[in-house]
Amino acid sequence: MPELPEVETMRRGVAVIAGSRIVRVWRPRVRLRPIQITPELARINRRVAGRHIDRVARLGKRILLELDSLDRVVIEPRMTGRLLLANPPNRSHLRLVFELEEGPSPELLFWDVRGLGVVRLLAPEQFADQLGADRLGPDALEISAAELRRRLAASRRPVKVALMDQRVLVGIGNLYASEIVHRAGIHPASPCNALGGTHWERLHAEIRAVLEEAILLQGSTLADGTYRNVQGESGGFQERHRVYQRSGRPCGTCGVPIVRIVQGQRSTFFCPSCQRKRFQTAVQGL
DNA sequence: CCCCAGTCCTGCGGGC
DNA sequence: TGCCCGCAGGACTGGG
Repeated sequence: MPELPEVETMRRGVAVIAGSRIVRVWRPRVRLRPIQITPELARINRRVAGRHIDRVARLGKRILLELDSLDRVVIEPRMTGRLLLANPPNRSHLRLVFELEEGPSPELLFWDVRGLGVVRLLAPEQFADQLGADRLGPDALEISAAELRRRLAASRRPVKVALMDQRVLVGIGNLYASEIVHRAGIHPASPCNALGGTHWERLHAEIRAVLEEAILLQGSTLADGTYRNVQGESGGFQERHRVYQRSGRPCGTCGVPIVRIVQGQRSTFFCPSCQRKRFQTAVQGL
């Protein structure tokens, strides 16, 4: 489930195509339902053919191909989407091919098992409307502790749920949200407005620490194995997971079995010992 | 503002 | 061996 570390790893892997020119974009014929592409492919081709990719950027969990026309190709991997330069695991889940020239790779491939991924071509004003600062929060690696606190301090929402809200900050999903609140020693169900200054400092520090460590290890490859870097290699951060998908296994800090709960129809994993005390303190007001 | 259920989708693993 | 079911969850939508 690509979150910030996985998408950043992909971005770094495909960054070598900056400077390349797009020849055309086409969709391989597969039996599966086609992924969502807007506008329609013919229209996309009219606008991107012959354009140079100035830069490969990342916005939260999305990859941006910034074109010399100022249009942007926005690639959202969502659950199982992957970018590759060659050698997709199979053809049946190959969703989109960017044919390139003048660069090190003749192709950029979008491969996606479940097909929930989305690719959009956005003009600058569309980009501002759909993905601008009014809609999306600052990047999880760039937000300050003060800004994080300002955005959430008055909220009654559970802190783990709030961290996943891309309007608050971008890049954190279900996996890293659990890992972050565990390392911060905060119960995932703590309402944001019950957290004090030290909690926000701790949370902010762990957001950075967890995401940066995960980037260093090229993200998390889960048991389903769908996430891989551009070279097809697994990430390494799954070996550092302290709570995610570790129900019943002992907490690395205290040995108490990790518990799974459901918040916002998503699994949350936490240590009822390490994260409970803070919660009790928190709900009482500090 | 916030919450919840439902939607998209495929592969996998458990139960029988 | 096969079939059904639940689960995985990012982003979005509609209704309360």
